[in-house]
Parts: sequence; structure tokens; C-alpha cells
Amino acid sequence: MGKPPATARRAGSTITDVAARAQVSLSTVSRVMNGSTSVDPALAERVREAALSLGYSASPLARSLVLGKTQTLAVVVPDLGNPTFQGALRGLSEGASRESYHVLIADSHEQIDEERVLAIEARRRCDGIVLCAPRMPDDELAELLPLLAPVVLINRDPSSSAAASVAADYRSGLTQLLQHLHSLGHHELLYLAGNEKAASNRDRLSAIADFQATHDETRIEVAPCGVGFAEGYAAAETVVASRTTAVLAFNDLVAMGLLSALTERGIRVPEDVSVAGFDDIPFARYTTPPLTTATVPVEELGQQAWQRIWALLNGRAPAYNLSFGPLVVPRGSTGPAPHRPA
Amino acid sequence: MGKPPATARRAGSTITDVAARAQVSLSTVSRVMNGSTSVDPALAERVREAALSLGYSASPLARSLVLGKTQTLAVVVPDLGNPTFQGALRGLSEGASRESYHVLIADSHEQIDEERVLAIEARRRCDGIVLCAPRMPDDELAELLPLLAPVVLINRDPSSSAAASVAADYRSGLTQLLQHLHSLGHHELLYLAGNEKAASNRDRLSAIADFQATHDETRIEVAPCGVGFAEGYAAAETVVASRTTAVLAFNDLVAMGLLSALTERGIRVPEDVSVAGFDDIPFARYTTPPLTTATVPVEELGQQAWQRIWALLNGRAPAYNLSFGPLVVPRGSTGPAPHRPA
DNA sequence: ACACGGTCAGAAAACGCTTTCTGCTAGAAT
DNA sequence: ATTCTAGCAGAAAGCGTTTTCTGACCGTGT
Repeated sequence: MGKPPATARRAGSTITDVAARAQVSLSTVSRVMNGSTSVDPALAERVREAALSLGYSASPLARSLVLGKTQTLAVVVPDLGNPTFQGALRGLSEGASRESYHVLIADSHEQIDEERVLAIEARRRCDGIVLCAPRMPDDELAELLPLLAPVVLINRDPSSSAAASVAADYRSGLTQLLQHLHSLGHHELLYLAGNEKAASNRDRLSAIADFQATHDETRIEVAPCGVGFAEGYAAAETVVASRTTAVLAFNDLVAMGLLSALTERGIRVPEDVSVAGFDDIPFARYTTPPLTTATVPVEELGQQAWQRIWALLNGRAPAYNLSFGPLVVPRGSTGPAPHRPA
Repeated sequence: MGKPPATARRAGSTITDVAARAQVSLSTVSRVMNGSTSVDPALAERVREAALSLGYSASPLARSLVLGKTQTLAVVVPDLGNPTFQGALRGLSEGASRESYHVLIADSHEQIDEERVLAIEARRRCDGIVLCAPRMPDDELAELLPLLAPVVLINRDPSSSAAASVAADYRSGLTQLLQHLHSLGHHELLYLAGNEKAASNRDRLSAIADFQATHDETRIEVAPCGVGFAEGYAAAETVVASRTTAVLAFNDLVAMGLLSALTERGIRVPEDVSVAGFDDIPFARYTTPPLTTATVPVEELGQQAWQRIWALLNGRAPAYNLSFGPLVVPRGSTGPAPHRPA
């Protein structure tokens, strides 16, 4: 009767407690808990009972330390507020949880100079890392990768180094969007650019340059803009001034901001000007008019990233690097070019 | 010359390696790395040098084990795709990173029966936990809380138990929205309900009941709907059939879906019917027409949650439980009630 | 000159586990 | 009946740290 309390205590019961209660050694408890072969059924039962009544479960920390694996994956994103990364994170987290892996998330809040240390720090507490660093300079990235392995890149071409990666092909996506607008008769286009340093922006610019090179009749203007609603909204001015007939927004957010500003000014979309976004975020379908855009299956991007890191974690070779070719989704915000009286 | 490699190796250097290289004991290395008082400057320098050349940094795992703290915080959300939780997560993550805390995120994917074990599992790898579980039954929550401490609740009234919490006051928000519409002359309202079990939905219903009780002249219909675009879109049918003059959508997503469907049918907002959302997600400002809604400062919710868990982690008492009173943001989607020929 | 106290470095214990190694017991084989 | 072997439980080492404890050395005070 004067024995230690029978009820499970706050947080604390350790393997030693269980061993004591079941009158066996630590080793035996460990074996039972890990379903090891060959331990006397009677003992095993006693141990399980003791564990249960003490509410015991092994400390993940101690376990990780000795096993050398944490069952945790790090994910670095530049901005949790960005639908693209949210989607990728979702896909990733789903895959991870299915394998009972945990996800440590590090938001660099666009502080690209801190990304390096953030990634390293996060990586140290995990078994692997998935990195989204669209604006990290190529050389810094290359130098960082070896320290991070196993690592999977999202939306970054691992140029030199042979890292695993999954990405959306922004180049191809924009090319298709250009063709879409071109086929509608637009020859005066405006591209509202995102962040100069971002790889995804460079890809788009490259697509524009190529298109321009083979289409003399078309003029594509480029205006710096940004990546959010507000910037898109503010760009209405530029759009009007440019007297172009179609606008390629850096992404759907920008497009939506722009759409809103144009509507306010009484400029009709697509009758007066066509607007195309990029990404096909869930909202795009529900704008007025619904937004023409290029799909980027962000959630699948995350899933594929998980698949690759999972392979890596198990010592297998990851699947081939993947590049999703976005598809144009023609919706109401783009239409035939208006006949403009010069 | 025949010494061990001087360059930093992959991942592996341990404190022992550093000690060996610096010709001192482990204890000394540890002291130096932790900026401990009183260690001979010469030795200290030698240690630092060794650590640097080996690329050493202490294993967070081992450190956590002995220190009894992981520098990590768990966050459980029901759905990473939901802007509300995204915002809260952002706010939280920002605060955490400022204190160089890490964030482990667990997405229950709306599997409310797994939330319990998910939370416990996550909690075990962390120093504390922030829980968003809008649909977990009260009794289960109450039973869970003691196992999770220190814990902060988001959007849950900790009824009996005295847990720290931050929440949006959905009741008050909806009341204000009702008043807003009432003052515009609407007497035939329709509420598109969210998930039956969700606390935030119950709060709204309660607000409706109260309002109804004091406003005989007003009829408020309730229709089950959902929490996403698609459900809002699909609800257009119901809205039209109800012949009400104003719709209170469960949230902005539903409102946007509805808006889109109404526009497609040529129903004018707000001339024919007023639509109000809830949450004031960033998109709400940019719909056509801009969406009247009630602000819920989700990011601040996250920040405040961080403040409280941080206090708890430091053995201080958390600030008083917080309830944000949403503010109505009147925008273009609500207007005077139309004169309807009976 | 000797005892005493104060610095500071190393030895060792502890954190909570897993796993190898050791040793005991009992059953089988000769 | 005796030895070999298999089977299973406990002892102990090890994971990489921090921190307490121990002990050496040096300076000071009498």
C-alpha cells in the first residue's frame, strides 16, 4: 500500500520506472517496446501492463540520439504567406505524416541572407531537408547543398551539383501563356515582373526573350511590379499608361490585385484588356471574371518532394528530377484583342 | 603530416573531436562553447580554433536530452490549407524565430479522431504546444490539456480547465455583421453554416439566435453549407431559392465562391443581394465587388499565442486570455436592401 | 615556511534510450 | 549421465552533451 503512486504521472515516467515496476531489466523493457523477437510472453505482458499503467512511452529525444535518426524532416520556405509554398508544404506534410514523419518548418521571412544558417540549423535537428530558396544565389546554394544532404530542392534547378529537385517549369508556362495571348490577337503585351533575383522570374524573362526573338510583330514590355495583391493593384496605372492589350501578371495574386484596380476604374476585362495570372491558386477560379492562368500543381510538387527525400532517407536513389510543365487554363479574364484606334 | 584530416568533415565532428584537437577535456570545450565564465583565454582560443576548423557545432539532440528542453514548439492545425491557420502559423513562427525557437507543425488533415495522438506525439518532441482543434469535443479537450502542458489554445474557449488561450470572438463578429445588414434594411437573411461541430460555427449560431430573439421583424434562415469555395459556389442555388436579400457566408472563402456563382447567373451584388464574408482574408479586398466582412487578425492571433506559450515556457504566467472582437469592414458587397415586390 | 583559499581543468555522472555482450538455465544429443 | 547448444534476461557500453565534483596548482596571509 505504501508503494509509489499507481497512476500515470505528468510527463515523466522513464524506461527505468517501467523496468522497476515490471521487475525486469531495462533491456527487456526496451525489447518489448520495440516488439523485439524472443522475450517470454509472461514477462512481455508484465512489461506492457507496467508501461500502460505508467503511461510510458519512450522519449523521442533519447531514442533519436541513440538511433541517429529523428523521424523529422525540415522544410525551409521563404514566405509562409505565399500560396505556392503553402501548397507545397501541404503536399509534403501529408506524405510525411503517412510515414509518421514529423515536419519542422522554417520560414525565412524573405531574409535571404539568413536562409543559409536557418537551413543548417533546421537540418541539424532533422534527418533531411527540403529547401525552397528561390532567391538564393547559385553559388551560395551550391556551396550549401553538401552540408544539407540529404536534401531536395523545390523550384530550383540544381545547376551544377546533382541534388534531387522538383520544380515547375515557369519558362514553359509563360511561353504557353504568351502563345495563348498571341493566338487571341494580342501583339502589345505587358509583363508585370516579380522579384528580380528570383529564379522563377528569370525563367519567365527568358521565355519572353525567346518569344520576342521569334515574333517580330509582337512587342512585350516589362515593368517591375512585385508578387502580391497590393503591387498588382498599384500596377493599374502602369497598365493603362502602357496602352497594351494584354497583361501577364507575375502570379495570380498580382493579377487579382490588378483585376480589382481595373474594375474600379471601369476598365473592362477582357474587353478592354486581357489579364493572365500564373499558378492557378484556388482563388483564381472565383475571381470576376475568372482568371486565365497557368496551373502549377503545388501540392503535387510537395508530394513529389516528399517521395524524393523519403527515398534518400532510405538510402535509395531518388526518382528523376521532375519538372512540371504548367498548363494554360483559359478562363474569362483573357479574350480577343480589342481593335484599338491608333 | 600523417594526422587526421584537417578539413571539416560531412556532418560528424563531435565534442570529443574538438577536445582532442585542442588538447583539452570535453568539459573545457563545452564551457567554451557555452561562453562559460573563467576559462583560460589561451585555451579558449585554442578550442574555438579547433571547433572552427572542424566545423563543429553541438548536437541539438544531445543538448536537448541533457538540458531537458528542445527549443522547439509544436503547432497543431486541422488544415494547413485554411487561411486562418496559415495566418496564425505565420504570426507564431515569426515570434518563435525571434527567440530562436523552432516550429514543428502537425496537420491533422481534419481527422479529428487522430488529433489527440497527433498532439501528444508532437508535444513529446517539443517544449510546448499550440493547439488549434476547433472540432474536438469539449470533454476530450479537457482531458487532453493536462497531458499537453504547457499549452496554448487558439480559437477555443478553455471552458472548464484554465488553459491559456487566444481566440477571435466569432459571436460578437457575427452580431456586428447582423447589425450592419439590419441597418441596411435587410430583414430576410440567410446564414450559410460551416461545420456543425466547429466551435466557431456554434458561436455564430448562438449570435444568430440572440439576434433573432430581439428582432421580431427579421427572419434569419440557416442553411448548411461548408467552409470552402466550392461549397459557397454550390450554395447559389439555395440563396436564390431562399429569396432573402442578404447572405452571411460562414467565411470569406464561401462568400467568394458564392459571389462568383451569383455573378455568373447575372445576379447583381449588392443590388439584388448583399453578401458578407467573415475573416477578412487578404483576398477579400480584391474581389468584385470587394467583400464586406469581419476582420479576424489571424496573424496577431498567432503572435499572441506565441507570447503566451513563451511566458509559460519561462515559468511566468501567461497574459490574460485574449478574445479579439472582429470589426466589420463594410465594402462593396453589401448595400441597402432592395425593394422586393412581394 | 606552512596552511589556507581561490582558480581553473579534467574526471565522472547523468540525461533516457538501444544494442551488444555476457552468462545462466534448460533441453537435446551422445 | 555429461556435454553442447539454444534461448532468453541482465549488465554494460555507447549516443553527444552539460554539469557537478574532485583535485592540482598558485598566490596570499601569518
